[in-house]
Amino acid sequence: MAFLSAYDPRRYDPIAVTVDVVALTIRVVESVPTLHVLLVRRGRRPFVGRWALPGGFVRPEAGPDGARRDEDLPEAAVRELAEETGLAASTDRRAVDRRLARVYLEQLGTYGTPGRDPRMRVISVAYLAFAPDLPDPIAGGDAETAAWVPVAGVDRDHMAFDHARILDDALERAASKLEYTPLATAFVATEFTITELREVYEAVWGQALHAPNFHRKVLSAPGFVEDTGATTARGGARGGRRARLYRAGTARLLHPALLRPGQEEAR
Amino acid sequence: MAFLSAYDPRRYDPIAVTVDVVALTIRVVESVPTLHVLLVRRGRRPFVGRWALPGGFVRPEAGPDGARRDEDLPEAAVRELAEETGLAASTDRRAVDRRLARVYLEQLGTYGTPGRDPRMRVISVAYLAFAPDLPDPIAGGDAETAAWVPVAGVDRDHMAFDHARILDDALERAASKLEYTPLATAFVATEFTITELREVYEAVWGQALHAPNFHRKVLSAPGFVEDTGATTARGGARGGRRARLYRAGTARLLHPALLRPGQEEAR
DNA sequence: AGAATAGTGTCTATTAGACAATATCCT
DNA sequence: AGGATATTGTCTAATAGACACTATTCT
Repeated sequence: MAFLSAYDPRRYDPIAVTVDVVALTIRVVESVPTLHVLLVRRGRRPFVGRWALPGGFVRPEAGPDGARRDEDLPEAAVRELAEETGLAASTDRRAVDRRLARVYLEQLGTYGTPGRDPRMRVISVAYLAFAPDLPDPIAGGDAETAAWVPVAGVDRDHMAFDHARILDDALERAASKLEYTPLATAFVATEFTITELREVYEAVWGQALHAPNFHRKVLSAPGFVEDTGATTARGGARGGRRARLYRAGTARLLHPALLRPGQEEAR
Repeated sequence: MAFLSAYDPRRYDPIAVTVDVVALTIRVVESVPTLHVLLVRRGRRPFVGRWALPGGFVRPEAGPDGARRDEDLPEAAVRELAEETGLAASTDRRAVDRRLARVYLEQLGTYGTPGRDPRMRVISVAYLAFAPDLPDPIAGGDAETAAWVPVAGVDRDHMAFDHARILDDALERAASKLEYTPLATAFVATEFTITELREVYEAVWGQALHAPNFHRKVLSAPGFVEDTGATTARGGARGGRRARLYRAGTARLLHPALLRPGQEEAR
């Protein structure tokens, strides 16, 4: 940090720091499990009426003792997610924590190209979140609407700021994460079937997978899933065997990995 | 960005934004190719005398017309690298570009935990750089020293700020990048031998590799390397065949990947 | 019964890793 | 000549992908 002392940011126009969240979940649409992203429709300028990622400024906060207590970045991301989903009133920390406890959060990247916000210099730290099926969001107090939107139906050409690019980066990261980590389990309930897990992969990768081979690969990766001993209460609605129930294992990485098919000729 | 309009950062203490760079290169120490990182010894408080990553504030800059012209983040990273390495005077853009043209740069992550800088709230965007053998750095104008330091010899317990953690994250990212991308070529000259490439892998992964199999794997990954048709002028100093020379191919990803050995029992 | 879903067997092509052997080039 | 380095051959185990088949449960 060569100039940490020589440079005083207070003498310049400040750089604003925001946190944006790409929250992904799987919802069933017409019997098809489909990848959705949480978006808000902006109620203010700029980009009024456009879809945007939920997010907002990182700000100093007053702690219980009234002293300044800055937010950590992941903390700010969870707060934005909680506020926009309406999962809890922002004052009710306990409820927020309970409902969002199972949400997986990781940093995606930071976007700071000058001009990405027409008003001022803004640096956005983007986070990627994987969530099990959450309720429909309740519109925040800022007169926007919020909704889970199927990613295939997102009109990227009309998104606010550079959020279309952030979304694309997030989708690629998510697809890649499923290859090397057991994070697909973050999209399903605590107990799940191998078929449900496969539907997560199919929704995120956007392609059908060979069910028998998928089954075997999941079971052969140590620590991916643990057998609960139980099965589903019923078979499929139109018949079919009951499925065994699993819970997430303890592995952080998959060995061997579950690679996307048809990635041969990578440019 | 829910509160983009409701919140005016000018009313609060500003958040400072810095860029830090983890620049890695391979240098031969006692005949052993060894991974080095560029570090600066701090000449100012806080952390006087401690090793730190090169970096500095992202700042508004006056363009040729005198108007404000903000730096993009990667641009700031290259500037810091150029200033600290003494590869070019900071004002001479052309010279910077020429010497650093072959440096690969990617964003590593953003570190913003409150308290990581004792003076004020600082958000640091860290970049990872892979460089071919660069000259010894020339101490910057800020009375620090700068040097390429073997990563194995870095005293992590006495680094400034949270730079030890950033360095660890960078090393893990670098090791992982070599598995899935052809970026090892960023560490060597434009023409190189398979052995030199293997030495990059061995230095970054910290373990010896099986030379014959490595050779075949590199050649079997489409687009990793291109044969130049030429060979080295001489064999090894103590005898040995001349090696064929290759240049970097056009692939962005390696298929199949070159995986680190002995990663089986990942926690 | 018949359809639907879950799960297992098996075969082939590809890849990973080990070891052996060959090809060149230095002193 | 003899050691050193680069490159190719060959064999075995593991993995990926395809297809066939069995097991179970629904209407």
